[in-house]
Amino acid sequence: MKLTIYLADDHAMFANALALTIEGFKDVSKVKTASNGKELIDLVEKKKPDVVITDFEMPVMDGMEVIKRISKKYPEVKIILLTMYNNVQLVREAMDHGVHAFLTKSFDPSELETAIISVVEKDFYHNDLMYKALKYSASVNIKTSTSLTDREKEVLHLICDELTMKEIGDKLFVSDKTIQNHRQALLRKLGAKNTAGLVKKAIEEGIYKIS
Amino acid sequence: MKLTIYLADDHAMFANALALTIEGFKDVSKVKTASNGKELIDLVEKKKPDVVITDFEMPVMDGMEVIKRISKKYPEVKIILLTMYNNVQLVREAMDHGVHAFLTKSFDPSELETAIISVVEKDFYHNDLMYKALKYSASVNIKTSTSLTDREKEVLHLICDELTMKEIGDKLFVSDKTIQNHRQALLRKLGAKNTAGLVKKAIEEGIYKIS
DNA sequence: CAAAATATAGTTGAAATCAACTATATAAAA
DNA sequence: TTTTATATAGTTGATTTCAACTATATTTTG
Repeated sequence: MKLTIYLADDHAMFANALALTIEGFKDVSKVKTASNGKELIDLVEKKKPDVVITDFEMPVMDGMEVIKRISKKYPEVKIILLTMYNNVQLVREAMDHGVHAFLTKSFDPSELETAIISVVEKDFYHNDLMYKALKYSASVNIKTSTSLTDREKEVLHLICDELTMKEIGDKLFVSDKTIQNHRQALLRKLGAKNTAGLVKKAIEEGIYKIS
Repeated sequence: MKLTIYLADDHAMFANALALTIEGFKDVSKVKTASNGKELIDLVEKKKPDVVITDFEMPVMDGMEVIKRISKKYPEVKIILLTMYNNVQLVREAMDHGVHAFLTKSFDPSELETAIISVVEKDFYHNDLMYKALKYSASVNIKTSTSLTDREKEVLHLICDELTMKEIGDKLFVSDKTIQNHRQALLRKLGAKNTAGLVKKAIEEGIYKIS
């Protein structure tokens, strides 16, 4: 059983290097790379692969959107999500949308091979992170997970850009009181204590990118 | 002329994948990998390579420290620094400490090959980023670049952990007024406007790591 | 349609940050 | 040994954030 695998990562070097690693796995026959979610979807539309491996933090279309679309349209295609950070809420949301495996970028190559074989044979690959996410879902209300509105994301972005509530209000042509409310909602939804927490979450969730 | 190359990156997958890519370059004969700066130094102590490629953000010993030590003890070894973010100040500091090339992780494989050949043949590889850093150095006082004290880094870390000045003071057994002063110094030295700016810079400079 | 979610705007008061200073003891560097 | 850098502590006042509310128009969803 030789597998076809497509992968997406905006860091060309990483995508390319990862492809080389995967090509070395004995059960793999073909690997194609894309630099964002949109390109990956385009590849899948042309010809279905056995497995797709996608980064979470990407421009144009992020990993979560990729999971949603592929699991809906091509439920037989296995999906492995890669991220920089091991964010439990994110894992939980990805699982709800049908991801088959979840790895942080600090994993080693053998774990990736194990994960690929596991998702193909058993339909899933459970590591510590996914186990934590399952436990988490039992204790915390799922509704509190990251479901920021477009406006909230916009405000969060401007907070990360070091603007004050007043400045953001001026920029968006609304009262600073309104922005205060959005900020409160962000603190609550993201489980942050202050601006430091908001910035960290924004980066973790891929809403804000540094430099 | 066949080259020996050592590389260091704390993400096992990336290090491994990068090694595979470099092994494919025609002028390269040998590649060894390390998972942090300390391991890389150990490798170099045993046998000098032609080129070392090191990530900036690493535990145990970061890229800047690697550059300082290698360029001092083994000036004939060429050094290529990789980072996630294109921070001009950082490039400038790395150049002052003797780095030969500087690439962000969004580069493509062919640029890496070009950079390797260039540092070996011409002792340097100049891309847009290094050019910007040179221009930057002409306009801005070098002294204002990142030279945080240990105490300031400690405070910055705790700010990123969402603690208030009062809480940090209690933790470090000093007055919150003292922490206020450290914070002011941080804002000034890092060119940040507020907490959001401090957190971003802390992540960029590798002082703070998310999750 | 009725209910829920979203975006808007406000009040009030406490807590925290921002900015610009002075000042002192100690440690490190010239 | 001066000088400089660092860590410490303080004052003062303005600005901003934090937290918990009420309220309302609009949009989305069941």
